[in-house]
Amino acid sequence: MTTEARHMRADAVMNRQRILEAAEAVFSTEGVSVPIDAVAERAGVGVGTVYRHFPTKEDLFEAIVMTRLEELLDLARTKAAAESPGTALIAFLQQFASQAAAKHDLFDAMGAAGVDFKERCAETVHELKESVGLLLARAQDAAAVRRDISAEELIGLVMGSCQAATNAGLDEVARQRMVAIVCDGIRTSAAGQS
Amino acid sequence: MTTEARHMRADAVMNRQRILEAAEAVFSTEGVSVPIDAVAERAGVGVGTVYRHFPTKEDLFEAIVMTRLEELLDLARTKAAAESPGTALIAFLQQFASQAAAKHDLFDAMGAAGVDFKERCAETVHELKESVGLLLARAQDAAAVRRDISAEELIGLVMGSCQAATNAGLDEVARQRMVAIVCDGIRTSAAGQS
DNA sequence: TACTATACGGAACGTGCGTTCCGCTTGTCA
DNA sequence: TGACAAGCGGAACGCACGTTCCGTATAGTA
Repeated sequence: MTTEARHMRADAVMNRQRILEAAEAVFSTEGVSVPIDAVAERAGVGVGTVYRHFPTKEDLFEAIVMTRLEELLDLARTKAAAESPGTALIAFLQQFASQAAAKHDLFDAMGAAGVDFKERCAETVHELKESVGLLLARAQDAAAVRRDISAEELIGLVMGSCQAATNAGLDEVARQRMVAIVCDGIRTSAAGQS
Repeated sequence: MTTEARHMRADAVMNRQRILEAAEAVFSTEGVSVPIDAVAERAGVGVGTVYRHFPTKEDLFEAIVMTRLEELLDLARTKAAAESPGTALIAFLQQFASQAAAKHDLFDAMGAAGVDFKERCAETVHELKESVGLLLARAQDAAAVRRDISAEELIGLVMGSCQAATNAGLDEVARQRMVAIVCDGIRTSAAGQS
């Protein structure tokens, strides 16, 4: 019902695809703040055409973010199925951080909206939280990770570290180190500042 | 040369003060994005008056951020002088986080500008980094903190955690826990990802 | 090939916000 | 107290950007 269109003209289908690709590229590097004109130009169409396919800038943005969220959801589920509790969570967080660092729109989406996403995203975000929650719970049950943290907090923490690294203009290695620090921090340890 | 004005009319001095107070309040809660009109209204003056005292929105913003930075600098130096290496850094980071959580403008300033602040701030930021670097080095020499992290990265990490907590709408307790996790993460430990 | 619903391009509009301008007010000083 | 420079308020300007509108182009169909 989204990509499949019963009576859609061939050029319209193609343009829609081009717009999605252009938006993906532009939002990745520039974030949400980029003007729609930039997307239209990159797609090689007029603004009117963009708005024909996506009535609102936010609709277009949501479409892009949805694919990101679904990728992350897949990733979380794959890790949960394939790896041991201790490493699954860490591995997921590291890949999550890589994704987030490469796609500025993810920052904007998760940062700006915070808890309450727009309706269409809300469900997927919820599923993502649940999947990460599962990874987390298993790691906690294996006594690999401290118990006083929630999936939501953990996601926020990794996003935050990532954003910090990006803002500071640090390179890939430094960014991974920051995430590693967070991962160390959530391990069960003798830490005691309640 | 800033606050002291040789030939400044009494009402002008008062208005300048009111503008600074209004800006402090408004930027704290709303961040940089708040319109100048809001500052003017809160100060009980017209926009023209704001621009008379601060030729640019950024000038006003810088004035506010400068006071924040100086407070932090004081804090860092106080901690360095008064506490043992191990606790000084942690104590500073926690208070730093509290400050940042309460003052949205700090996020905007450190987040948006990243490494390169505007000229007038640059020097103070540099001093702050140096002071934090000193706290950090002493903690590292005391073998309390891992060596593979810089002051700049550490500041970014705490800011990021903080921002994550704020975005997620978490309360004070949760925020402190996130910062505590980062503090645990920077401790010397058996952690071993490269 | 001719016809029409569908889709396109991009000029134009509305809004929000930073900044400027200028006529009026007021503190200051003789 | 009168004159004038310093200061004030807020309407108006310019610009950027989201969104709309409409005349034109074209894919699909008979």
